[in-house]
Amino acid sequence: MTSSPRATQPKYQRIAEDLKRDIDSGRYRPGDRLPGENDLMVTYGVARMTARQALGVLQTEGIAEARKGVGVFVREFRPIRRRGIQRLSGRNWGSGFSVWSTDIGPRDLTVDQLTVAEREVPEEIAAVLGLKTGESACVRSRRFVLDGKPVLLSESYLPAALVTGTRITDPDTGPGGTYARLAELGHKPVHFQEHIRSRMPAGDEAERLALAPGTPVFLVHRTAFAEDGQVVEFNAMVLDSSAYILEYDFDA
Amino acid sequence: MTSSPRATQPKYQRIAEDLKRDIDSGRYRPGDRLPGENDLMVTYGVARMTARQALGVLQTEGIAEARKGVGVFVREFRPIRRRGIQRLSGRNWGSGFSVWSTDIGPRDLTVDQLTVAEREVPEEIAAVLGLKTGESACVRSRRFVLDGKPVLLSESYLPAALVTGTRITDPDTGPGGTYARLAELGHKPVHFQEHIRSRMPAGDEAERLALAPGTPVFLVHRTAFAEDGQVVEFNAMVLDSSAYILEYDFDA
DNA sequence: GATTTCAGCATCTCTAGACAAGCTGAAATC
DNA sequence: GATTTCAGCTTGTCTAGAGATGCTGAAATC
Repeated sequence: MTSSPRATQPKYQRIAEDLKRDIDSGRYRPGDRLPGENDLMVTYGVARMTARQALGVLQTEGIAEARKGVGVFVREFRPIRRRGIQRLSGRNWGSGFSVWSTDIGPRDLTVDQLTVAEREVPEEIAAVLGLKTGESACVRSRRFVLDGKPVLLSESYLPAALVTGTRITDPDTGPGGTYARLAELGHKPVHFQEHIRSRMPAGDEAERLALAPGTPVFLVHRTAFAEDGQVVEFNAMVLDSSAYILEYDFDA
Repeated sequence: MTSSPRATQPKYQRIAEDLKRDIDSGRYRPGDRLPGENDLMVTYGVARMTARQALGVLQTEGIAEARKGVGVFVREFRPIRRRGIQRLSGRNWGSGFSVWSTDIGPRDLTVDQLTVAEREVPEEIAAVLGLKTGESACVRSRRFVLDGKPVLLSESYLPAALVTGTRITDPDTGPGGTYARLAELGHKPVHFQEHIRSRMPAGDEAERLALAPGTPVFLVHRTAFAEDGQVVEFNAMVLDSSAYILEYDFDA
């Protein structure tokens, strides 16, 4: 009873992997025709539906495309395959997430609230928030853990005047998350966001993400404005590049 | 022989649409259990594989998720369904694209080079590019057309000193596009990018995108830096919100 | 009461067929 | 030579089964 990783791998999966390997290796190049259903039936000795299922995997992942009556072809411009997240949909920052990837199916994302405190913030961040000297902001630090691996550290700054007495910084903010809470208070934020390719700086954050300093990461700086132009949040994030989050939605 | 839009719609598609409608209408809410294979077999009088195929559609689109041995459930946090592009992969900006969406399969994206000229640019853009007064930039205007509908206008500014005598601004820039050409010249750009939700301003651009002024659009401002900090490109884009491009890859 | 066992139900994989529908290129026709 | 027809290929849809595998909760056991 060895716990071999693929004790009984489904046939269709093995066939799909063979095809993918042949594509990666250059045996089949973009535009080339792949073995069709009939070919796979003969080569692997499987039924039509099993061969179809294998080819379906490649189509779902955007690697191949079938032309009815003609054959199955390697896509000319196919997505760069990532080990990371393909799609993340969360209207509910703070109370749990679900992550989905074409490559490997659903995944678990949890959010740990590390700290939350009200304090004076560095000058440059105060400037972004439009705070005068002496005014303080609510700083919330959170860590996002994907399938057991920490992938994102987030530090969120909200003007204290905006959040005192509200539940905005509760660990579980409820449906809609921070932005929904802000909306309840009359602020419907629009955000500006910068994605910056960088390398992991040494220090605390590297440890909490379990990343060696120098590892490629993304820095994401998000500034959220209310309709009247007031800055209601500044958020600095460090994100493991290999788990780059491609889509997030803050809309309610 | 009426050309009814769904003369003979496949059964699995009809079932999938029924389920989606019931989810949209709130009959099944996030976390709820959907009718399983056996239920659909009875309700619709179809074979197991057909029922599976219907449920597979919802899973591929990230709307539902199956738990083996338990059932099929509406995902707690499911992607906001868009009419537009789910994924765009192009390592080949300028020489043709192919676009793929989970919702509706492959789509055609073409890129028209509208104009390209060397000229002095507005002061604020010259500032971004680090140009002194009198220096000029190469301005390339392109339009991206998705399935016949214009969805994106792009205006790209490159320091003239960088591009004169190169093929960077050829309509067909070849494999890898602009960024690959820049890399050949010793610049490996890193880009900052802002996504700004806005509304279509009146004028030329509204016409070329065939969008009524006031329509929700995204403004994307991208600034590309070489490793030495030099700005090698500034790109201003106006993007039809309904065709929001979620992923683009400039990496080689 | 706490633990273990297990029947029942669900999805997952797979088979061996069948017919429909779209495409291609060669043969037949004009 | 130009056009049309059509056989033969392809993928698309669908059936009616089967066993494997994973989960759950209730019953049996400790």
